[in-house]
This record gives sequence, structure tokens and C-alpha cells, in this order.
Amino acid sequence: MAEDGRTRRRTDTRQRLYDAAMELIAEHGFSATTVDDIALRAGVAKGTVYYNFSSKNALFEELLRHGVGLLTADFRAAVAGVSPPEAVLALIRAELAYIERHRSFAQLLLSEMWRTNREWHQTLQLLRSEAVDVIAGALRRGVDEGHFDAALDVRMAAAALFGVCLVVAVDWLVFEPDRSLADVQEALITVIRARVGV
Amino acid sequence: MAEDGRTRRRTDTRQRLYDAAMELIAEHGFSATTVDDIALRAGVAKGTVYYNFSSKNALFEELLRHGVGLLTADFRAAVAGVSPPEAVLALIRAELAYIERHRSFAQLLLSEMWRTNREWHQTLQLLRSEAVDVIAGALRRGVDEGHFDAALDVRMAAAALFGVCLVVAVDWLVFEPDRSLADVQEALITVIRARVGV
Amino acid sequence: MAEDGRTRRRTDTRQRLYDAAMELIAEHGFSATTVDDIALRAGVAKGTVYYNFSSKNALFEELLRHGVGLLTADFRAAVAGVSPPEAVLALIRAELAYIERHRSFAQLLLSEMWRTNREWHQTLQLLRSEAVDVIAGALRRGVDEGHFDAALDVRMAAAALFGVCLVVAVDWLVFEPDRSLADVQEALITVIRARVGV
Amino acid sequence: MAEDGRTRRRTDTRQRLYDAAMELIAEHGFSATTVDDIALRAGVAKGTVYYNFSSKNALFEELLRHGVGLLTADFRAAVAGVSPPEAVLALIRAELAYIERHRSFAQLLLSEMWRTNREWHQTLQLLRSEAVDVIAGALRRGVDEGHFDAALDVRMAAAALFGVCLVVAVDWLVFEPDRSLADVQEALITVIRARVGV
DNA sequence: CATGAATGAGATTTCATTCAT
DNA sequence: AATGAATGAAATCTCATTCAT
Repeated sequence: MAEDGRTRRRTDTRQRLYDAAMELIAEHGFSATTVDDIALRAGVAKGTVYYNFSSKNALFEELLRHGVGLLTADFRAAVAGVSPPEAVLALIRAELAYIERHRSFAQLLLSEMWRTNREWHQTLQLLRSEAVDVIAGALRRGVDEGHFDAALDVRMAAAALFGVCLVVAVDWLVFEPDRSLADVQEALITVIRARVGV
Repeated sequence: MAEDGRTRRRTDTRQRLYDAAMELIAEHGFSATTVDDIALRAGVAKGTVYYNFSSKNALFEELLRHGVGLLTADFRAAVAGVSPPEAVLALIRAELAYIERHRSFAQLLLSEMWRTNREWHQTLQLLRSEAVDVIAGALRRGVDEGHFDAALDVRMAAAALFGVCLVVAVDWLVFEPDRSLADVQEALITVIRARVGV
Repeated sequence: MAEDGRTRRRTDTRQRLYDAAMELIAEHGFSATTVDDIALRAGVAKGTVYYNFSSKNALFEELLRHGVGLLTADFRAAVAGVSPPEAVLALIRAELAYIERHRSFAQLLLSEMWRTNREWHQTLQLLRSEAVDVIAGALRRGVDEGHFDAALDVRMAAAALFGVCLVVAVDWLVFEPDRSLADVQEALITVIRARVGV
Repeated sequence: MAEDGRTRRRTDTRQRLYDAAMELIAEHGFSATTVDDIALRAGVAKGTVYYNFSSKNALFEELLRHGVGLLTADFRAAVAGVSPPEAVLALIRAELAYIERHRSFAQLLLSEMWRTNREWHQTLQLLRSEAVDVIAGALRRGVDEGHFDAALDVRMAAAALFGVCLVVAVDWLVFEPDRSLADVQEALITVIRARVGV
């Protein structure tokens, strides 16, 4: 049917724009990436960007939603059906694996996550909450079931765990790209273990 | 040294521009901050920015140099004349205190530190090295003197320590500004202690 | 004449596009009205506009032709078989009634009628002549038959009569929509009576 | 003093932009006039337009304010110190003289005055009120002093008088530019006289 | 007969930088 | 030492038109 052809075409275009924007914005930052660049890399005309997204800002917001959505999904998969101590380890591994797979996006997150007063700040906070809440859920279950110290500040710990993994992993990608992921995982887990008593 | 009126005036103007640029760039990022914004917040005319700095880029580079210079000085003061284990604790306290005092600059560092492909990237790496080297020096001394595990990867540990303090402290400033600095220090030190065996 | 389903459908679509374009152009002007807007309000796809009209300009020209054609037909009906003095009154009533029924089109005419340097200017002048000529015909007949002053400048009087009714009626629609049409008719006829001595 | 030089320079530039925009917009309408055109005719760079006016819309609003302001001033001068019947005649003469002097602006007003839903609609209504109020003031005084029929709807009459002069004068300028202003004045005054009983 | 995704020329707007005062 | 008007290159965004389905 005609509809399918059109729909598919549009979906393809949007995906190509997503991918192009993701790479470019991650590398150069949001403001330094132009819509011309995005269109060029996606292989479409500039007008097509605006046919598919209402503005450069809107494109970026959808990008954030998309990227953080994937991370949150990975987190949910990591905690499914395992004990809290194992869940914490799985979450660390999931975050590091995600960062390795989407290093550009990780850099982007590290740059934008703690910045206030940007148009998309609220969106980002909301998305962050969804991801961090999965971590917090695992920690809370661990406290409730007696695996972790009852005095643990679950929300703070979840936020810290998320942030620490992000900063250490990106530092590793930027300054020691030769080191193996396993190494970094090992180091991180050793540190975290002390904190939550895994 | 005696400063005459003119020099003091110029120094004042430069400081006002530093402060204005710092806050704005921390909030909105470098590209999204305009020279007009900076001049407006500093309470001077736009031309004055160019009278004092050769370009927007140069202003930002000097800003980084200035800010990281202060941090490095604090680090040097923290490690002076104390034993390595005490030095590590003092460094953590120094970094957190610095971040609390210059929160805008801390946000700015967190946003820019791990971003490549920017004009000032090299400058920033150089500055970062100077600060991180102070931490590395303390750790190395600790290893040499037998306080810390000989297997400790000093450079990586120093980088991680620096980054972890930064991300946890900024997260705290942004999302839990009511919590006391002492709390955060406590939490951080507990974690770190396990790692380096302080 | 029998219209089959297809023809009726096409006629419907064209009429819907006419109506949509009319309202929008009356409100925002020709340039400020986009083909997207027109399609949206008509409830059809953008391509349909181009299937039915060769261009935005052509749509507008046909619109003018259509609207002024209706008005001219009303004028002709008004003057048919009545004496010149009655014809003038009937023309005023006809113009006001038309404006009340097609208020968007009236606004549009008032905006475009006296604007030069537009592509459709010539078309509009032609159409205007047809309508104004009906008025002029009634006036000339009145002069020839001795009802009106022989010194009456028929062409100018016809143009003025047409314009005055238009501006007063649109002013009434825009600024005093609650006032009754009869009121406005009464006021206008009183004024005109003095001029042409009806 | 330096200030004066700068201020004068800026004032000059703004005036040049005013003049350029006025001519162009009057000729081609608002939407069809580009900021490039305006800058070119004013002999400045495009950026200068935006240094002096916050947007194309804002420039247009100030233009309307300026043009209608002049008309209102002419109206005030016309009614100063004369009896109401003379004031009405003087107002008609003033409006016609203004339209002859600023014919482009008059066309512009005729096009925009009865158009709703434009960004500057409110501004224009406000400005129109100021001008029409001067007419209404003269009429009211005439009613109060017994010169005009007590039943006269002052507001409606003022609006109609304003509109009729505008449409008739512009019609004259566009379709019979050879006819003298005195002629048109004569014709209009004859008509109006019947209405208000001057 | 109708659709709507895609286009690209051209519009508006922004902003780092220069320069005369 | 400071100013702020002016600039123009480059950014974002718009929209009439085309075309494959």
C-alpha cells in the first residue's frame, strides 16, 4: 500500500537525521553543530530537517529522549530477576557497556547533564530521573532485603553511582582509550563494593 | 607592590568580566554565551571586552587558566607538609571546598573537561595535568613510603579521584543544594578510603 | 446537468479551498498566508492544492474572479427592471448584503483593491470594472432619464459609491459587529441620497 | 563630546532606515519587502537594521506609529481654535492633503487598517483611535454647541468620515491621478455636508 | 483524484569582531 | 581605558513547488 512506502521513507529519513545529529552534536556540542552539517551528513536537504523536526532544539530534545531511553532500557534489563547485590554489579556493567557503545552520546550527557538554564534542561532532568530511578530501585530493594546498610541514602547513592560511572568511563575513553573495559569495570566495582558493601 | 588607579581599574574590569563569563558559560555553555551577555552582566560596554581580551576564545582560555590555577594552588597548599594519607583527605576537602566556593567554574569544568574537538581542548588538558599531578604526587609519595598498595595505578587513581569529586560535588550542588558539604565529604571519604586504603 | 460523483467531489474540494483561502487571506493577507495553512483549513493535503490550482497566485486570481463574479451577478440582479433611483438604493442594499454574507472576501477586497505592484493587480482592475460598470450603468441611465443631475461625473460617482459602501461596511463588521445591517444601510442611504439626489 | 557624535550617527541611521522601509513597504507591502531591500536602500549593512530595531515586525510597528503620529498631529492642528463646522472641513482637507503628501503610506493604511489577526493589529487599532478621536472630538463639540443634529452617532460618524476620505482619496490617486485634489475635496465636502448638516 | 515527503532558494535573525570617537 | 554603532558572514527557519506513490 502507498501508505507503507511513505511511512517507511519518512522513518528512514528521521533515523538518518537522528544518527547524523547524534554523532555531530556529541563531537562538537549542540551549539557548534549546524543544521547544514546535520543535513549534509544525513544526505538530505536542509528543508528536510525542518520537515521532520520543528526546530534544532526539538531535534536535540528527541535525541536526548532517544539516547537516554536506550540506556534506561538497558538498566531495566540489567536488574530484571537478579538479587540486589548482583543488580548493582549488572547496572555498572550495563552503564559502562552503553558508554562504550555510544561514546559520543556519553560525552554529550556528561557535558549537558549538570548544566542548568538550557532550553532542554527540564527534559534532561526528567530523563535522568527515569534512569537513576532504576538504580535507586535496586538499592532500595537491597536495603529492604537486608543486603545493604539500612543507613544508605538511596537517592544520593543512586545519583552518585550513575555519575561516577559516567565520569570515570568517559575519562577512560578520552585519556586512556587503550585500556580495556574490563579493567575499568574491575576498578569501579572494587570502589563501589566498599560503599554499598556488595 | 603599589598599584596605581589605572591598573586597579583595569584589574577590576578584568575580574568583573571573568566573573560574568564564568557564570554565563557555566549556565549556558561557551557557544550559547554571547559577548553581549558577558558585557551586560559585567556592566561594561561590549568594546571593553575586546579592549581587555583579544577574542572570546582568549577570554575563555584565560578564564580556564585562572580558575584551574587557583585550584592547583589550593591543592599545593593542601599537600604541603603532611603525610600522604592526610594529604589525600586534605585534597578531597580542598577540591570540595573549591567547588563550593566557585560552583559556576566547577560546572563549567565538568561540562568542558571531557569534550574534545574544541579550540581550547589542549589548554585545558595541560591545566588539568597540573592539578591532577599534585594529586598523583601525593599518591606516589604514599606508595613510595609504603602507605598505599604498591600496585596502585597512580595516574589513573589521581584522575579518577579528581573526576569523582567533581561529578559528585556538582551533582550535589545542582540537585541537593540543601545538603551540607560535610555530608558529602563524609560520604566521599568513606568511598575513597576503601580504594586507596587511607 | 448531471454531475457524477467525481466531478462533485472535485467541485467540493475546490470550494473548500476557496473558502479556506478566502478566510485566511482576509485575516492575514496574501503573502502571510501559506499554502500549508490553506490545505490545513480546507482539510486536504498540500498536494491537493496544486492538483486543483496551478499555483498559489492562480488560486488567488480564481478566488478574486469567483468572488467578484458573484458580486457582479448580485449587482445585475439588483438593477434589473427598476427605475434608476430605485436601482441605486438596490445596489447599496445588494453590496451591503453581499459584504455581510461574504465578510472575509470583503475584507480581502478592501485590502487588495487599491494596492498596485502585485501580480494580480490587472486581473483585479478588470473585475472591479465589471462590477463598477453596473453601478455606472444605473447612474448613466438615471442621468439620461433626467433623474440625476446632468453634471454628475458618472464614473467617479460609481467608483466612490462602490468604495464608500465597502469601507463603511467593513468598518462596521470589524469595529461594531453588533450593530444591525439595517442601521448601516439607513445611514449610508441618507448620505448617498444627498449626493445623487435620489 | 563623543556622545553627541555617536547619538547623531545613530539617529541618522534610524531615520534612513525609516525612510527606506516606509517607501518600500508602502510600495510592495510588508511581507513582500525584505530586510535586505531595506538595508540596501538605506545604504547600511543588514546587521544594522537589527542593531537598530529588534525585528522586522518592530520596525514596521514603529513605522506605523510614526506615520499615524504625523497624521494625528495634522488633525490636531486642523481643529485648533476653529468652530466645529469649520473643524470638520479642515479635517477633511487635512486628511486629503496628508494622503496626497504620503500616498504610499495611505495605501498602506488602507490595506492594513481593517485586517485582523496581524501581529501589529492592536498597535494599529490604538493609533487609529487616536486619530479618529480628534475627529470625534470636533463632532461632539459640534453637537454640544448645537451645530450638528443631537441624534448624530459621533463615534460612528467619525470612523466613517475617516474611512470615506481614505478610500475616496486613494481611489483617486490610483485611478484618476490627473484629477486635482480640489475636485476631490469639493466632491467629498458636498457629500459630507448633507450628513452632518455643516 | 489525491497525497505528503522532500526540496532548495531565499527569508529572518544572530553575533564575534572592528573602529572611530 | 573605554565605548557602542556598525558590520557581514553564517546561522536558523520558511515555504511555494515538485514528484513518486
